[in-house]
Parts: sequence; structure tokens; C-alpha cells
Amino acid sequence: MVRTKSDEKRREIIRVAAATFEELGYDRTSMLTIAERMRGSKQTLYNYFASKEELLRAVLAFDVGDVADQALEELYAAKSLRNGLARLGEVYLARQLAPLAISNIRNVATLPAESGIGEDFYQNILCVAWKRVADAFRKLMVEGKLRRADPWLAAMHFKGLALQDLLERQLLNATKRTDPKEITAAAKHAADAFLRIYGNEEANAKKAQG
Amino acid sequence: MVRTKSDEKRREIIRVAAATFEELGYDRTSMLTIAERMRGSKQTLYNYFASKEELLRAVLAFDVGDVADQALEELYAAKSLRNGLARLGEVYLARQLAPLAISNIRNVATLPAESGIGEDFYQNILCVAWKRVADAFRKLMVEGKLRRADPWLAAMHFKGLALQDLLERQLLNATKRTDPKEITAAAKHAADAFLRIYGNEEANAKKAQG
DNA sequence: CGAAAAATAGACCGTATGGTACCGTTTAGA
DNA sequence: TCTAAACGGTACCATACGGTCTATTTTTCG
Repeated sequence: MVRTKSDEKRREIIRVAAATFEELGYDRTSMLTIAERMRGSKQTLYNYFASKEELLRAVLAFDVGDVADQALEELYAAKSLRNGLARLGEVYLARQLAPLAISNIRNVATLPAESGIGEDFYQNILCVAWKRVADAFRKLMVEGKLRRADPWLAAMHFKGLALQDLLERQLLNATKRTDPKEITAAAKHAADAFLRIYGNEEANAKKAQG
Repeated sequence: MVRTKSDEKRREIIRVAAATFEELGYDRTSMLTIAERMRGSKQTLYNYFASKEELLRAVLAFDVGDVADQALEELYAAKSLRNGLARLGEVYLARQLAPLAISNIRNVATLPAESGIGEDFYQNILCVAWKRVADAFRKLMVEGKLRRADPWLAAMHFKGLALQDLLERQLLNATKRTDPKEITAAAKHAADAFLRIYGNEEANAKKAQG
């Protein structure tokens, strides 16, 4: 072999494509536009990716996150469970409301169901992270810091409490960009609410007694 | 005037357009397709609507719901607050997860932010209903059936608890159709969780004593 | 009935797209 | 240095779209 399609170039394509999808949306982004922004040719794109959809899949996979790791570190590092949950929510929110993440959801949602992209994205990208959160909750339940309950349901409730409204607004372009302060506030409210659902009053009561 | 562009025909166009947008998605639906399904001509469409986007706006406005009314009736009619909340959630979920509602969200999300459609849709359609729910919660707070808190935040929390995961899955086409039993279960869990956050233990305690 | 209003059908325009094919040029590695 | 792989540029293809225009037909109402 004399010359190799470099991984670096591949990543560069993905980066440019991601930025363009984010800016214009998948449907309104043409392969030509991406090629031009690469200062390259369409042929090169098709050299690396079989189709536009394949390129989108690569963009989606690229966003895969260590979010869960970061977020869970926050959870463990915090002094109180409440603070930890608030930070967890904050990190998650910041990530999920970032333009790229939003546009990914939006772009996936526009594709026909038959492509199977939506299922892949939900199962392999979105859920993976939340499963780790659910596991963390399970541990907290075992440790008695949270009331015993279905950890996955708890994770979904946390997600819903923290995310729902802000995400919807971003998705619909009803808000230009979410104010970081609003994120912090939403995360705190979510943490408070979550503790009211899943907090372990028994343990707290015992502590108060002991 | 000898003949009037009938409101009936206008509604028929909206109906057909809605069904087609729902089936194919806004971007992949052409005005020609709609015209053919109407057994009419494109010109007639442009006779009633200035543009494709205008037609979408009409579709969105058409879906405007009495959802809130129905849902709140359920809330008041139920024997217990818990049952009422569960029914409220169930009705809302069933509505929000219906194919048309989902596709509306999806279609709005795909349009460029500059169009302002997203803001309109969120403010004038989605929020309107939830404001009524918030008002209902406010009343319940005044009556002491719920703990005093920000009613709007409470409504958003209820929405998040009930809706978040199922809506996301539908949006992304990660689920074909949501099982009604799953809807019922999600609504019940949401009601339980909601009462843990916003239930009024004082009142309950007094009742237990009295 | 007869005229005004509206619906139809289809050609048409300009533009754009995803994807392929070709060709001459650059590059890296043996 | 030489050669094969990868590149840029561009033309190309088939298709499709939103939107306009025109000519013809249908409907409705005075």
C-alpha cells in the first residue's frame, strides 16, 4: 500500500460534517457543502463513507460520551447527596442541551423510521449513559442512601425532572440558547424533587436520632 | 360572489396534509403528493395556503387541543387525588404519543430556527395546555391538597415524570407504537412520584388523626 | 340560464440533490 | 525515484422539489 486513508482525515470529515449538520440540519446539508468546507471533493467523502446516512451515523457515534463518567464523578465527589444529584443533573443538562447533542436528536428524528437509526441511537448512545446512572442509583439504594425502588425508573424520573422542559424548548428552537443559570436552577429543582421521591427518610430519621 | 373557497375544503386539505406529514415527514412530503391525495391539483393548495410552511402551520394549529379540558376533567372526576393524577397523565400521554402529535413535534423540530415556527408552536400550543394544568395544581395547593410550591414547576415536573422517556423513544422512532399498558403504567408511576414531591403530608397526617 | 369564481391538469422554471464517473495531480512509502 | 493510492475538480445523471402560469372545465348562485 502506498497511501492510506488516514483515520485523522476520517475524523476531520466527521468533525466538519457534525458542525454542518448542527448548523443547517441534516436535510439541508448537502454533501457538496461538506466537501467545500473540507476544501475537498465530494468523491473523497464517498471514499470514506458509503452514503450521507452513513456519515450521519458516524457523527452520532462520535458524540458518544464519557458524559456518564463525568457526571457520576460529580455525584460521588459532592459532599451531600443533594449536591451530588444537582451536579449530576447540571452536567447532564449542559451536555444534552449543547447544540451538537440537540441537533443530533433532531436529525435522527427526521429520518424515516425504517432506517433503524433511531433505535440504534436510542439504545446504543442515549440509553447506555442512563444505564450507568441507574446503576449508581442501585448502589445508593443498597447503601440505604436512597429508598429501594426500580433503579431504571428512578433514572428515568430524574431525567424527566431535569430535562423535559428545557430539552423540548431547545428541540423546537423555542429558545435560542439555554441560560447556564437556568440549567443550574433546573438541576437543583430536579435534585430536590428527586430526593422527595427516592430519598430514604428512614435513614435520615435514624441519623437525626443517632 | 358566486363561489366561496369553502372552509370545509380548507379543513379537508389540512386533514390530508396532516396525515401525509405524519406518514412521510414534512421534508419528504411534496405538495404534489398532497394534491394527488386530495384528488386535486397543486394550484388549489396554493389557492388556500401561500406556501408549504403555511400549510404546516395550519396543521399544527388544527391539532390544538381540548386535551387539557379532557385531562383536567379526569383529574376532578377521580375519587382520589392519586387516581386523578394517574388519569391526567394517562390522557396526556395518550395524546402526546399519538402519531400526529409526535410527527408535529418532529416536523417543527426539523425546520430552521429562523422560521419562528418552533417558538409559536411551543408557546401557543404546547404551553397553553400545560398552563391550565399548572392552574389546576395551584388550586389544589390553595385547597391544601398539594404542598405549596411553584405550580408551573410542578406542572413541568409532572410532565417530565410522565412523558420524558416515552416521548423521546417515540420521537426517535425507537419504538414502533407505545403499548397502552405502558402508558398506563408510566402515568401511575408518575402520579406516585408526583405525590411524593408535591403531596401534602400535613393534610394527610391530620386526616389520619382526625 | 349565464356569469363569476374556483377547481383541475399539466407544462414549465429554476434550483438542488445524492451519487457516479472521469481525469489530471499530489502524495507517501518501498 | 517511481508507482499506486488517494486526492481535487468538475462534469454528469436522474430525480425531485416548490412555486408559477395558463388553458380548460366544473361548480355555484343570482
